[in-house]
This record gives sequence, C-alpha cells and structure tokens, in this order.
Amino acid sequence: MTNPTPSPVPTLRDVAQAAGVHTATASRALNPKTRQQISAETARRVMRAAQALGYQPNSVARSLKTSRSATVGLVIPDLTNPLFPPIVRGVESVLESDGYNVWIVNTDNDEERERAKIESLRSRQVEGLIVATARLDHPLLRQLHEQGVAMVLINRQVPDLPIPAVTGDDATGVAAAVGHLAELGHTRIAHLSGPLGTSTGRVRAQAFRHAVRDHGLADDPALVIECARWSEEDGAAALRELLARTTGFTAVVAGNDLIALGCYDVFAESGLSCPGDISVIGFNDMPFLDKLRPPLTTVAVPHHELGAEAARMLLDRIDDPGRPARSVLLPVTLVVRGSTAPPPGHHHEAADATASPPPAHPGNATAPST
Amino acid sequence: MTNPTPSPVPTLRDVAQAAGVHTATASRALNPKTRQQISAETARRVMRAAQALGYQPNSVARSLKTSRSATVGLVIPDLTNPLFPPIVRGVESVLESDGYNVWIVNTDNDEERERAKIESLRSRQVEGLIVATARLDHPLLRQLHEQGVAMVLINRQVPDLPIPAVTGDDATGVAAAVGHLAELGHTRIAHLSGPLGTSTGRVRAQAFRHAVRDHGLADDPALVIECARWSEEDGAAALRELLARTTGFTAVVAGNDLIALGCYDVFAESGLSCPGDISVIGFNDMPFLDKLRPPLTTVAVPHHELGAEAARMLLDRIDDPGRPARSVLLPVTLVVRGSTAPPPGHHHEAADATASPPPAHPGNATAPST
DNA sequence: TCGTTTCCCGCAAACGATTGCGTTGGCTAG
DNA sequence: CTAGCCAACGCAATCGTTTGCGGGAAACGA
Repeated sequence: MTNPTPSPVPTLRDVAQAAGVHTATASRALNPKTRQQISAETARRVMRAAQALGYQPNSVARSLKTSRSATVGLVIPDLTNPLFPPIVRGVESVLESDGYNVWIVNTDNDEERERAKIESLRSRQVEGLIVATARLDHPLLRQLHEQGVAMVLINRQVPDLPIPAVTGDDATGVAAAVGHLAELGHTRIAHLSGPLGTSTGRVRAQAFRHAVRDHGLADDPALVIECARWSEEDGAAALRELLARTTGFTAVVAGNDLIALGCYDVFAESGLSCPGDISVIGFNDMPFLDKLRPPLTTVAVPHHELGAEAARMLLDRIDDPGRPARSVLLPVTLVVRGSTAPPPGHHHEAADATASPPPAHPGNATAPST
Repeated sequence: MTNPTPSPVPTLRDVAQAAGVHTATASRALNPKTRQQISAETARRVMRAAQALGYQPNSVARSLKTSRSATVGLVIPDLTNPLFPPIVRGVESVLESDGYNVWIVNTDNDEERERAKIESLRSRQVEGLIVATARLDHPLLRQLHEQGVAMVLINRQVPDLPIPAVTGDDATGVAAAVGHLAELGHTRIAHLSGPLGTSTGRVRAQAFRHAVRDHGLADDPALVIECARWSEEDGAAALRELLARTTGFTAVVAGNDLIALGCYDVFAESGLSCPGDISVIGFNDMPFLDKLRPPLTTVAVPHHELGAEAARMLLDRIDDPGRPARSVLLPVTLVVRGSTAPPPGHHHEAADATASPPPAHPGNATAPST
C-alpha cells in the first residue's frame, strides 16, 4: 500500500483569502498579542477560516522573519546513561509550560559530532542551549559564549567561562560517601574517578582526597585511578588495573554509578564479594539501582530538579542576556543500600566480629547480601 | 559576568560581497551539487570568503525556500524507559551518516502532548517521522498518513494502517518464554500484559495464550491481567491484584522488563522469593538487567538494529513515497538468567528435588530455548 | 568573418510569515 | 462644515536562501 497523495498544506494566504482579508490582517487576527488591533468580527471570521482549513502556521517562515524559534537545544553526551533521561524530563517540564520546544541531541561524547549538532541547532535559530557535555577545556563553548549564545551548563561546568551552571554538590556528596565508609571502619579507600577532563571528574577526585585526609585515612595516590570515560567498561578496566597493582583497599568510591557497575563486573569475574570483601559507592542514583545485586549505595542528585533549574535559568537568560551568570549547586544526599559494609574482619563496637551484613537501614534498606 | 554583545552572524550576502560575486553565484559555489556551474577560480574565492567570515548557512531560510530540512522527527513515548535510548542510537547512526538530523521528542504517553509535538515537528518541515508511540486506535497517525507524511513505526504498529513498521518478533519471543517455563516444570503461568491498546501489549497477550495452550497448560483467563501502562508501578499493582485474587501460579511472564521490575517490588514487600517461589520473565532485555537481583531472564530484542532498520526504511520512503509499505519483524532471543527456576517442590529428572538455585548459566547464556 | 555553442554568472522571483507605515472611513469636537 | 482623531485594515518590504532564466563573452567550426 502506498501513501495517498499529499494534500497541499494551507498557508496564511489561503486563510486570508477564505476570510476575505489581507494576509497581514489574518496574521494579526491569529496572533493573540495583536488580535486587539483587529475588529472582533473580522478576527472571528479569520479564526474560523483557519480552523476550517486546518491551518498550521509555518514555523520555518516565522523563524526566518522573526529570528526566533521558541526552541532550545539540549546537548546530551550519552542518552544511554540513565542519568540523563530524568534530567531531560526536568528540562522539558519547565520549558514546555513556557511554550518552548526542546530539541534533544546526542553527541556520543564525540567532539566532532558535538560541533556538528550544535551548529545544526544554531543554524535553526534555537534561542538557547542547555549543555551537558562541558569539558574543562572547551574551545567550542568559549566560542559560543563569545558569540553571545544563551547557554546554561548542566551537571558539569567549565570554570574559566562565565556561563551559568547547575550541578549537584559533588564535593559534599563525595565527602558523605567517604564519611560513610570511614564510619564503617574502612581505612584504605580507593577512588575510580571519572575523566579528569570534566569538572565532575576533577571535583569529585579532589573532594575525595580532601575527605580522606580529613578522616585521617590513607591518602595514597596509588589508590585513585582515572577512568577514560563514564562507562561501565572503563570502570571495570580501572578496577582491574587497580587490583593488579595495589592491594589492601577495602572500599571504592566510584566516579558515578556506571563506573560502580563496572566494579560489579569485576567482582563477578574475580570472585570478590560485595560488600563482604569490598564496598562500593556510586554517584547520581540513577534509576533501578535499588534492584541491583547488591543494591548500590550511592549519592543521589536531584535529576529532575537539575533539569528544571537549568531550564529556568536559561529562560531568564534568554529574556535578559545581560544578567550576571550565577551558578547553582543542588544539594545531594547519600543513600545507603547494600553495597557498603564494614571491611572484612572488622571489629565493630557491637557484638559480632565477623564480616556480617551491614546494619539494616530503614526505608530504602533492601536486605544486604552476604 | 554578562554575555558579550552578539556579533552579527554573516549571511550569504556578506560572503558574496566579500568574494565580489552575486549571492546566486555564492550559493552555487558553496553547494557541491551546483559547484560545477561555477568556474573553479570563482568557487575557490567564494569558499575562501565563507571560511574567512565563518559563514554558516541559515537552515531556516533554506528550509523555507526548498521546503526540505534534512531533519526527521523521532517520537518516543517515554525516554526514561531504558529500552528507548539504544533505539535512538540506532536511528541516529544511520540517519546521521546520511546527512540527516534527528529531532527527538518525548510524549510522556500523553496524547495531547503527542499532538502538539508532532505538530511542531511538522511545522518545522521535518521530512519524516519515526514513531514509537503507536496505539491500536490512533486517529492522529491515520490523519498524518492521509496527509502523506512519510512515517515508519517502531516497536509498535497500528494494524489498520498501511504504515511500515519494524518490531521485534513478539509472538515468537513470548512462545520461547512460555516454553522455557514449561520445560522447567511450571504448569500455571500468569501473564502481566502491557496495555492492550498497544499492538505489543495485545500481540504478546495473544501469543501467551496460544503458547500456554500449545504446551497443554492451564489457559485460565484469571491468570492474565492487563497493566495500564508499561511501568514498574503498574506491573507491581497488577501482580498485587493477581496475588490477591488468584493462587497457584508459579511463574509470570511480564509484558516487558519494567513490568517485571514491578514484580520484584512485590516480591520484596510480600516476602516471596524469586525464583524460589515464583519465576519471572521480562521482555526487551533493556540494559543492566544482568546486574539485578536476581538477574532477569528476558527476551532480547535487537534495540540498535530496530532503530537502524526503521531509519533505513524511512529513508527509502522519503526518496520514494510510492513504494509499498513492507513491515519487518526482527528476530528475538530468549536470554536465560537467574529469575527463572523450576517451581517449588518440583521433581526434576535430575537429582535434586528441592527448589534449588537454577543451573548456573555461563556468562550471558543466551541459550535459545527448545 | 560570422553564426553557434558553451561556459559563467547575474537578475529577480519565489518560499510563508511578520510588521512599520500609510490609507481609509466613521466619528467627535469646535 | 471642516479639522482632527482613532480604529481597522491593506501595502509592501523583509528575513536568507535557492533556482529558472537570460545575457554576455569567450571559444569554436565553417
């Protein structure tokens, strides 16, 4: 079966003609902002005609004339990272209620693709960009900023550029994670950092070392290792390398949840038990973590709010480009699940002296695995 | 810090002026298809000028003139469903290499939002639509089809409309799932179907009843229950209701993975053990299922290929709207993990008579059943 | 030398909307 | 009765490209 022949789509001229008025009049009648310039009677006639013809204004023509588009671009490094879809929803929730459309593009962490997609967005007159792909050194973003493009960064920032950003409070989150592990009795804690070319990677890594020192624990450079990307595979690779070259650590705080998942893979292949032999903490609290084996202890960032706040800031910026670029840090919370427990052989002040399951935590507390 | 003043973006006229030619000449010089109409020398001059000015063609103006846009819309019901991001990647992979842009929109399963977003896509002159939101009765899709919009459905179809679709082989997948459970010794198997207003929901439900009969098992209508949406919450609700009104079933095949995850929630709250007391099979094999507790047995559909094939079909359709609308069914495979085991008290022909853990399947063990 | 072809390139009309400005007609005020 | 005003609407330019068409000049054959 083939497609029916496309019926010609009605234009403003058709509407005007049907209503017996000039296109200018039709245009004004159809636009609520200008409708009061038109007599009620004529306006009604035009709107009826539009209705009857099924008229839909051509946004392309409108954009060309007005150089606006009611559209903003959302630049995501990797849609398959479950962190991002909730953020996207957050962005959409506020932008849509404001009449904006959101154009989502996926760069796959590829610089060339990023450039191409952003270029394509710009050439379509998007009115602003929400960017989740920021790297510490990011010439493209610098250039866009210099060209006066309205932008808000999300989840990551680029410190040298005065672009507003909304991120989770990485430092506090990592400190909470380390604190939790220290409290459980761990003394040698490793960190599988995310890419140090991203602010999140670097900030979390720095916060890790600070926290470790603050707790009087081993601050051994050999205990932190960088993952090339924020992925399960790279997390696994990093942990393998760490296991090969260092020993004696009983816990790892991962740069994010995916890296933590990579650890799970290594545990499975090497026969290590989590949290029996080694504890893990993730970052982000992406969906479904509570159903893992073991449920992953992690630092929860408010995904939806992250997106929503970024969207609000972008709107502010669009209708007043001159305003100062404040950045916001959203509060995070440690959510303790089953992947953290006292280190093997640890003597807790309580009775049991073996590597027993961790104390059941109320609420999210899923049963700890042995 | 505020934004710098936006520098005026160069237009084709600027380029032409800089190169000392007419805009028409500049246009032709910049377009590879028409460049041979221009002397090599002039073309070089124009291209150099464009380069120097940092000229980027204005797609809006181009679209207005040509009524093309090199853009297709991708309509997703719920981006937070991990099934979709890999599909998106599949779509992008083929469309991008063909010079197309992909505009992803998220309808949140809301009919009004869907209409608005599709309208917005159309008014932007997208050249085609890949739609993952199809319902069995879908007036909007019918209307679009009648207007001659190039479309391809993905993952779901609408049977009455001759729109090409690419989906997984739902019937075979469900049959494999039921077969696997039957082989394990289950005789009363329940089905938590997806919404019966979607083809996937209905096809899988029908296939379930067929499969159950084919294996000579109980075909009790009380054993199938419909979930209102493809979500964890609705899966949980459905299983709760089923547990309340029926007993004696030892396995459930869920309409998809999210519904299966809902079952996990119910198990946790009701103290049931999976797979000890009850087995579960999902559908789709979305990411991270292998890390669940227990790892979810499911039917894997080729996400990436699903998207890629849909994109290819759309391209075909765009440059030849007249071609017949063939639909394709992509093969699926049962991947057996840890959420399925013999029913409690089942005497297997092998030695052990208790509800022991399932035989360890090596790796991802995509052992095709029967 | 004179057509005729070929090669480059410019002219101008679109595409479909928005909007500043001008024009019209009806009304009030002086 | 005329000046002045306002409301309602039309005119035409414009946004930045693309593209059919035509023209001028060079090249070619006879």
